[in-house]
Amino acid sequence: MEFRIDRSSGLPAYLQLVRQVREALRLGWLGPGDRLPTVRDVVASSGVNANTVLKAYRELELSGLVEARQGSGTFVKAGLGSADPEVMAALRARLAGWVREAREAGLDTEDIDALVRSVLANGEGVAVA
Amino acid sequence: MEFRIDRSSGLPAYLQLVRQVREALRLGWLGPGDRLPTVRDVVASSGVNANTVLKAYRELELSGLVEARQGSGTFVKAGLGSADPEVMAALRARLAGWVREAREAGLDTEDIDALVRSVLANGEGVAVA
Amino acid sequence: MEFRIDRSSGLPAYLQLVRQVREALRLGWLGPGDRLPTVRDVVASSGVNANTVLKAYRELELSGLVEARQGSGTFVKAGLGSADPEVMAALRARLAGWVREAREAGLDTEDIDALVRSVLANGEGVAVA
Amino acid sequence: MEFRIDRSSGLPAYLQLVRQVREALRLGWLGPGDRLPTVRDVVASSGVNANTVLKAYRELELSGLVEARQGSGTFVKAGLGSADPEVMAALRARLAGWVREAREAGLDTEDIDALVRSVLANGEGVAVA
DNA sequence: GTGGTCTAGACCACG
DNA sequence: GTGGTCTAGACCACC
Repeated sequence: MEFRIDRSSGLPAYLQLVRQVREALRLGWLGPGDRLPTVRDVVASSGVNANTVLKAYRELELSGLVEARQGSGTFVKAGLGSADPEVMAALRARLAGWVREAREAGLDTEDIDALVRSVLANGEGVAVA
Repeated sequence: MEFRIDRSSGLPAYLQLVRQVREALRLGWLGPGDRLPTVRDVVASSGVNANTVLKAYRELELSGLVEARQGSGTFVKAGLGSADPEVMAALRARLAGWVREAREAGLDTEDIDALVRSVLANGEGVAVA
Repeated sequence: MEFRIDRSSGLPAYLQLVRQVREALRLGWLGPGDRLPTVRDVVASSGVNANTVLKAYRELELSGLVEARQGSGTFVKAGLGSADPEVMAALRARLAGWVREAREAGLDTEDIDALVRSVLANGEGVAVA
Repeated sequence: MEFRIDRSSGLPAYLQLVRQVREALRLGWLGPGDRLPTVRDVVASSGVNANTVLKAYRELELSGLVEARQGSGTFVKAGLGSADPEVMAALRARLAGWVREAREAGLDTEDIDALVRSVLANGEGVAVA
C-alpha cells in the first residue's frame, strides 16, 4: 500500500492517511492480518512528518481498525469490506464503463466528480461538503 | 442555491463553500450572470461567520469565476461549462441506476465513494486525497 | 525584507503587503527559494494584525508566487523576472539622475509622480487609478 | 477632462476621482477658473454612482482646490502646478525617452513602476505603499 | 513556533 | 443594505 498526500487539497495530511487506509479496507485491498507500511516507510514515500503518520495510525487504532504490535508493526484487525469481491469487480467494471462514456461526452474529472457527488447526495440538487 | 456545511468533514468551511459553487457551475445550476446568495443570506442559512463567506467569495473572485459588485451582490462571471444538459441528464440517470444496484448489493455510501474514487484514480490501485 | 504600511494612503494594508512583495520580485530583491518574513515578524515590525498578513500571503499563494510550508515558513516559488541586474542598475542610475533634475526644477514628489503616471499612461493625457 | 475608474485597483472610487483631479492640476491640464465636468457627466462616462462623485467633489472643495457654484458647476479655485510649462515639457520628454529605453530592455509597465517607486522612495531599498 | 481556520464585532465604501 | 477591511483573540495542524 502506497500513500499519496495532496498538499493543496486543504484536508489535513493525517486525515488523508486515515481515509486512504479506510478506503483500502472498503475495497478489500487490505484485510485482517495485513501489515500497514511502517511509519518510516510512509515518511520516506510520502514526505510527511513522522508525527503526522503516528497520529493517523493512532486514530485508526482508536477506531478499532488496526492494532500496533510493539516491534513488529501495525496490523489490520477488522475489515470494512461489505461485499463479495466478485460483486465488487462487476460493479467496478460497469462503473468504469460509465466513466469512459462520460469522458467521451467531454466531461473532465471535476465534472464527473461533481455529478457523482450530486447523485450520491440523493437527487436533492445540493452538492455536499 | 443553498449551502450545506459539514462541520465534521475536516475540510475548512470556506473551502466547502468554494467547492459547492464550483460544483454548481460544473453541473450547470449556476451560469454567467446569475447572482450568488448574499453574504448575509449564507450566514443566515448555514450558520457560518460572515467573514468565512467573504473569504470563500473572495477566493472565487480571485480565480475569475465570480465578480463582486459593491452594493448589488456577487455575480457569476464565467461558467465552468461542462456538457450539453441532455447528455448530462442521460449520464446522470445511468449513474443513478448504477448507484441503486450498488446499494442493493449491500454497499453503503462510504463503499460506493471508495469505489468511485479508485476508478477515477484510474486503475492505479491507490485512492487519493 | 521589511514592510512599510502607510495607513493614510487609502489602500488596504493587505494590498500594500502584496504589492511590496511583488515589487521586490520585480526588482530582483526576492527570488525563487527565498523565505518571506514569518507572519509574526511582519506583525512585530509593521504593527498590522496577523490575519491581515495571512490574507496577503494567501493572496500571493493563490496567484502562484509563493508557497506556504506549514511549520517552516512561506517561500518564493516563482520569480517575476524582469531584466538583467546590470541593465536594471543602469536604468536605475539614469532615472535617479532625472529625478534629481526634476527636483532641482522645483517639482515635489507629487508632481513627479503625476508626471510619471501620465507618461506611463502613454500620452493619452489621462492619469489613471 | 475624462475620468477613468479601475474597479480592481483596491483604491476607493472616490479617491481615484480626487487623485485624477489633483494630477490634472499638477500637470497644468486644469487651472484656476476651469470648470470640472458635471456630476451627471461623470456618472455617464465612468459608471460610478452620483453620490460617489459628489463625495469626491466635496473632498476637493474641503481641501480648497475647487469651488461649487450653485446652478453653474464646480470650478477650479487654485492651481497645484509648481513649474513652468516649458520646463515640464522638457522633463516629460526626457522621461519619455527613459521609459522607451526601459521598454526596449524588456521591462514591462509593472517593472517600470516598481523601479520608479523604489527610486522615489529614496534609494533605501524599500518600496512603499 | 510555523502557518491556517474561525469567530465576533466595528467600521468603511458604494448604490 | 450590499460587499469589503481590519482587529483581537481562541484554537488547530504540522514541523
